[in-house]
Amino acid sequence: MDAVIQKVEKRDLILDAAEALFAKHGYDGVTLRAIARLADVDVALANYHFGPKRDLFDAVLMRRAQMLNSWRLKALDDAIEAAAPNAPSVRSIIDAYLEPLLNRPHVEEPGWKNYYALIAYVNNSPEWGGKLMTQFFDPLIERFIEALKLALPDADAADLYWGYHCLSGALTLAFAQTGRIDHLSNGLCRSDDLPDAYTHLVQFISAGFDRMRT
Amino acid sequence: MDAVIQKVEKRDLILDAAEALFAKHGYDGVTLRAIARLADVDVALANYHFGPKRDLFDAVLMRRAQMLNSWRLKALDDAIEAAAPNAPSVRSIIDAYLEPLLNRPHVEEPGWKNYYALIAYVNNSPEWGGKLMTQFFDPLIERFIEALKLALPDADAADLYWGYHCLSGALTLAFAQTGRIDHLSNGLCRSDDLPDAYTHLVQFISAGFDRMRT
DNA sequence: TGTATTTTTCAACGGTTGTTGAACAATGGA
DNA sequence: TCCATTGTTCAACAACCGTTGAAAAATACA
Repeated sequence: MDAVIQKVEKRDLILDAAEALFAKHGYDGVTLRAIARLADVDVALANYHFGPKRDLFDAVLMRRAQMLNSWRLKALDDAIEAAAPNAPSVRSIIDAYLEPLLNRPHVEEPGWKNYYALIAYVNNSPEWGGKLMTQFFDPLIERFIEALKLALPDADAADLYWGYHCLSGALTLAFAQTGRIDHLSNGLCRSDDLPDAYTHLVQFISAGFDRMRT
Repeated sequence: MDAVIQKVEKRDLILDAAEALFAKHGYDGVTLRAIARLADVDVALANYHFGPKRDLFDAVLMRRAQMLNSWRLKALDDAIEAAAPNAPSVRSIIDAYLEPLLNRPHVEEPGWKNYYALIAYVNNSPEWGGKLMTQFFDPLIERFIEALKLALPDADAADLYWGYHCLSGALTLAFAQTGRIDHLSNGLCRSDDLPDAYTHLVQFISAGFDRMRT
C-alpha cells in the first residue's frame, strides 16, 4: 500500500514528446510548437528547460545513451568473465551488444522504440552521424572491438572496423521499424517485432565475423 | 573533333543541387531557396519544373533509381547465366547487387555519392523508408531474393528477408559516408573510400547468407 | 505566515518558409 | 516577320519558425 505516486515533471514530458517526434520526422522536420503541443505544454517552456532547439535534441539523445552504454558494458564484462580464462566467443560478444536493447525491464516502454528509430536517423545522417555517434557511443565500442580481437586474434584490424560498421548499419535499420521488411516479405516479417529482429541479427552478424577466422 | 557541347538545362541544375542538399540535410533541412541559390536559379523555377517541394524530392530519388535498377538487373541475369545450369553462388548474387554501385562509367561523378547518402537517409526514415524504398527498389529486390533461394534452397524464407534487411542497412550506412568509421578506426578506414567499403561488404554479407546453408 | 526562488504562461519580435500570379525573355515553327 | 509556346524572373502573399522578456503562478524555505 505504499504506492508511490510519482509526479511527472513537465521537463520529462517535453523530452518524451521530442523523442517521439524527432524519431519520426528528424531534427528539422519537427517544430518546438509541435513538441509543446504533444507534451501539452507552452512553447516557451522547452527553451526554458533546455535552451535552444539543438540542445534539446542533444538532451534527448543523451538521456538513454548513458543507460544503454552502462548495460552494454556490463554485458560485455560478464561475457568476458564467463569465458575466462579462454577468449569470449564472437557470438557472446555480439549478443552482449544486442541483448541490452531488449532484455531489460524497460522493453514495454514505447520511448525506447522511438529512441532506436532516432538513433537510426542520427547514425545515417552525414550531418551528425560522424560526430554525435562518435561522441555518445564510440568510447564503448572500442571495448567491443578489443573483445573481438581476443576472439579473432588473426583478424585484420580494418576488417573488424568494417565489420562493426556492417553491424551498426544492420542494427540501426532493423530497429528503426520503418515498415519496409513488412512490405518486402508480404507480412512474413514484421518491423516492430524487435525480438525477432534481434534473433536474426545475432545469427547473421556473428557469421560475418566468424569468417574472419583465418 | 565532333565535340558535342551539351547545353546544361537549368532543370538538371536544380536536380543536382537538390540532390546534394537533400543528401546532407534531409528533406526538411533544405529550403527551396537554398537549392535555388546553389543552382544559381530563381526560387520560383523549381516549382515551375517540378511542382511542390515534395515532388522535387521524388524526382531526385527517381532519376538515378531507374538507372541503378537496370544495371543491377543485368548484373544479376549475367551471374545467373554464367553459373547455368548450376545455381549461382551467394557471393556472385551479392556482388551483382553491389558492383553496379561502383564499376560504371559514372563513378567519378559526385552526384552519385550524394545519391547514396540520400538513399541512406530515406531508407532509415520511419516516415519514408517503408513506402519510398518499397516503391523504387523492392520489385527488383524480389528478383535477388529469388536468386538467393536458388543458391540456398534449404534456407528459411524469413531468414532470407532478414538477411537482405541486414545487407540493406549495412550497405546504406557504409555508402552514406558519414565519417564515423574514420573517427572510430582513427583514420585506418575511410568513409569516402567506397571501393574499400564494397570489398568488405561483399565479404561480410556473403558470410551471413552462407551460414544459412543447412 | 511572508518572502525568495523556480516554474509556467503569455504575447510578441524579426525572419524565413513554400507557393503563386503576373510580367518578362527566349525559343521555335509558320 | 509574326505569333504561340515555353522558360525564367520578380514581387508578394499568408503561415509559420525559434527565441525572448516580462508577467503570472506555483513552490520552497524561513
